[in-house]
Amino acid sequence: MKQTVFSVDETAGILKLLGDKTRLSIMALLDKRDCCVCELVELFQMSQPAISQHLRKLKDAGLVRETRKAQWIFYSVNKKHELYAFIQDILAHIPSQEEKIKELETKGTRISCE
Amino acid sequence: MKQTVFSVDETAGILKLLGDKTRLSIMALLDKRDCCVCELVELFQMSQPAISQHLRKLKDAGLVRETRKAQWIFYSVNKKHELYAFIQDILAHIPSQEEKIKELETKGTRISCE
DNA sequence: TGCTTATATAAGTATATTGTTATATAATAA
DNA sequence: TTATTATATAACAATATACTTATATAAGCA
Repeated sequence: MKQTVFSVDETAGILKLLGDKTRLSIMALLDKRDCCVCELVELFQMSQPAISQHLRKLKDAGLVRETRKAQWIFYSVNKKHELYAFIQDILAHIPSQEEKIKELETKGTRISCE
Repeated sequence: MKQTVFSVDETAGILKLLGDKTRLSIMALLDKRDCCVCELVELFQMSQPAISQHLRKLKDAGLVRETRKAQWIFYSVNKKHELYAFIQDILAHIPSQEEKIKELETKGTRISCE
């Protein structure tokens, strides 16, 4: 594992962002599979604005990117982010989001957008 | 590196604690060298209550321990903490606090407590 | 003992965070 | 075009956070 060193401020900023269980779970999930907003709304049982606002913070920090596909906007982890390897190290310590992905497979994709 | 997995809640809690630049720096410093409160007050140029309150949060989470030595209370990283290895991984990504330790050596220990 | 030093804690304040509801925007479908 | 769906954003409210100042506690010292 490469141990690149970053500033305390930058690191604290990333940790603060990931120090919210919703955002931490979203990052872990997106790291496995791109998702659209409505999938996250369904999976996390939160309101659409609440999810959008969490995504906004992650996007503002450059941790995720968005891609519109027809009426949906898909979010993905930005693997080009300077701190991507660091974030990977952190995500390696929490349960993989396989269950949530299975939930998506079972219910069908874009579950709440039909 | 062992990649033990913890709950999202527990992990998010630790990240939130470390997601403050003062606490993150304190942890990095204590990881190298035990310090008393007045040393931290001097090094971080913050008020004594502000430092004490940060230490309280770290202590409540079990991340640090305190030991009284005469009139001073020394704080140290709790190496027995369940998430100690995880915290080490995080601290490995920020600059070591060698400079601050040098500052202590230069000025003498317990610099503001004389 | 009374004074000083080191630290903790309580109370108050300003700001940040995270949700809510209401509304705006953009794409698709009828 | 109008209606519907997916998403973003604005405005607001409740709560949390991180300081401040004032005070309490505990140890050492004269």
